Amino acid sequence: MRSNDRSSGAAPGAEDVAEAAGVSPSTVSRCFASPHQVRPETRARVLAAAERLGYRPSRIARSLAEGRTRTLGLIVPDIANPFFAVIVKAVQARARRKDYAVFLADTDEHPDDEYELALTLARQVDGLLLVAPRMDGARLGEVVRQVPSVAVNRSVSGVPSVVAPSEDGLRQAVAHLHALGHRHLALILGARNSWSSEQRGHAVRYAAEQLELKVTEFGPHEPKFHTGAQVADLALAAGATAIVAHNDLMALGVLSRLAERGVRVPDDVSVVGADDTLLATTATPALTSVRIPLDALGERAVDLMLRRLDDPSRVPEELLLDSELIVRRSTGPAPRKES
Amino acid sequence: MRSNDRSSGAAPGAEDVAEAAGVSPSTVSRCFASPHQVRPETRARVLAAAERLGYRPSRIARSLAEGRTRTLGLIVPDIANPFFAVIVKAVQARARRKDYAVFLADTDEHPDDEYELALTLARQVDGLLLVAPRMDGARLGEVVRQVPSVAVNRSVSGVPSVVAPSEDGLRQAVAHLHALGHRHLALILGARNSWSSEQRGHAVRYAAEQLELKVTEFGPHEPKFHTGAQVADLALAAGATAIVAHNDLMALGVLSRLAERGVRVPDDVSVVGADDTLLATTATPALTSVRIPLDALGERAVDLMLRRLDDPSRVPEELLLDSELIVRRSTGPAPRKES
DNA sequence: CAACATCCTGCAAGCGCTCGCAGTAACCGT
DNA sequence: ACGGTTACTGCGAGCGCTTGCAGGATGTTG
Repeated sequence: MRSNDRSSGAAPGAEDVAEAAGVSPSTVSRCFASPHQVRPETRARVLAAAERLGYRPSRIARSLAEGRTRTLGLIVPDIANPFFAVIVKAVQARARRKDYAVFLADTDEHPDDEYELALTLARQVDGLLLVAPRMDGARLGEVVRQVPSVAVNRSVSGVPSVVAPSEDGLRQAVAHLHALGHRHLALILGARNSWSSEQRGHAVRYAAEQLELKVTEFGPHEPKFHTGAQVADLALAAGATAIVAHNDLMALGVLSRLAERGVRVPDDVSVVGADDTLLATTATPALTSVRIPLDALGERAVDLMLRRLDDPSRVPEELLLDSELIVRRSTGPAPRKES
Repeated sequence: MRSNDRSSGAAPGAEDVAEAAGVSPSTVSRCFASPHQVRPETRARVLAAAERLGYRPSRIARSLAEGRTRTLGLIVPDIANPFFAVIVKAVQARARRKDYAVFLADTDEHPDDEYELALTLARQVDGLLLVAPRMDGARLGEVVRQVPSVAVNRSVSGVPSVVAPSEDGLRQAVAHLHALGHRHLALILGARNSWSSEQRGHAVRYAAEQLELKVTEFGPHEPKFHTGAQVADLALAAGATAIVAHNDLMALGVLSRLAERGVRVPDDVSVVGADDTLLATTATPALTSVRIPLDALGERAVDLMLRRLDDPSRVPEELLLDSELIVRRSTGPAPRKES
């Protein structure tokens, strides 16, 4: 059955190439693994044969033998969320460039699945990229102990991570609104246990305090479109002239509700989003938003991981990326006092 | 160095479990692979030991031995595109439920990378899911010959595929506009070589013809936000009262430009998108759009693949999913003739 | 109670590649 | 011309699991 029947449909093995090139399988292997160890002419012969047969070394077998998979695991709460999608894309691109494949796992925001997936993937990848992990510290610790990991957008002591604190951007946003004459802003918080929501809340509160701006808080809320819409009315009732949302999606909810009520943006109310996703740029009016360097987040995470892999002794570092405010059409001068 | 030092950090192997449970490695293996072949009490003992040691079988080794990887390759043009993101999510979820992992590859819309990636992945997955493949027929054929494949959203003869022709939905859209009194609509086409763009063009043209609607076409265009915006002016100038865009993103571009010019939607002009992505639901005004069952696309693709895998003799089938119009706020009665 | 079917379990041979070790040939210096 | 290098290449032992085959223990039947 199986053997050197070249013509068959079965994928050729190193052995077939070896035979075709008149060398041993080891040499074929070396031609791919460490080309410099093989005499140029031999190598040429082997490569030619490989090419002719359409040979591609089996990564599976190689992984088993080498003890490393050249694969990264990527665990994400929700790929359909543009925020994460961009990170995934960046990770994927970077990894590929470094000749790493990526296993993608979407947890659908379930911390349990997250944990389970992490453990499952642990054995079959060289490293795990945990994007905005929801699982608790204990479990996270356990995962980290089993497999080299890098956390993205969540800072955990002892775990290398790359984080964009969006603090700068939010400060800029508050300053921007202040400069436009706004004196009372509404802040819409994100999910209850979200690390980033807390960070953002702090940042806005602090910045507002510095400028003696009044801020009314709403939430925590699931960061959904409809919750944004819902809060819009409350914010208006509270008398805020500017609304800063936890993320773009919520900001769009606000925009939508305001339009429905005939409230003009930015004439009557200004709205600021966060993350600067596709949603922000395609909104009407285009959304002023705090840009997080999402692609950089992904890339740096991969880099960090790779560096870590070939020098495990390296101390866990935490990379901070900074954010910036992107001003678009949804923010403008505060309306004149009516009274 | 390496051996049965249980306490060490190294992941435990089947051998360790075997020893702990007082059986042979084969038995341990069987406990996971074919549980019924092992006496219940023995199995319990083994599973307990495995649990205690935190043993997880190595998928790599298993793959090598079994000759199958329990992994699906998923090749996508652009994960950051919400359209594809949803498909990816569905595929991922479905695959996981069936105990398959998924390798994700983003080609960034490059047909060459697509081909290369497909060939590379071919060796390390059981099957390949090609989402909206851009590569030409010849190469596609070659890929298909090397590895079981399923095409998503592109119909290719001889290749099993699952496609949502969006024909129904577009017909509904045209009928909807017609019923609202529109008699002249603008059609914005997608990318030049896009299979789906052609399909959609045909569908709209045909439906319009049936209803004796005048249609002015624009494009083909890269399906981007700004091209949508650009075309908005042209469509207006042409006298269309309704605009059907190739996808939601372009429709949003239209919306944006119209708002900028003070043209009211839907009072002055109606706009219809396609794909019914997140963008459509979060737009202001919410976008009437043709819904494609994206998640079903992904799920069915996986199902098709798996069925194919355990019965390779099965003839390539093409699954057609149907689409429907989702009416939202961006479409309304045609404005009265001004003349 | 012998003869045989039935269940479990262990043995050992791979799966396709990597890599340490050893053998061979070509090359150098003196 | 000979010992010592150096540069390649082949050998063979795994990597951790699966699985056909065979042996031992039990159970069944006449």
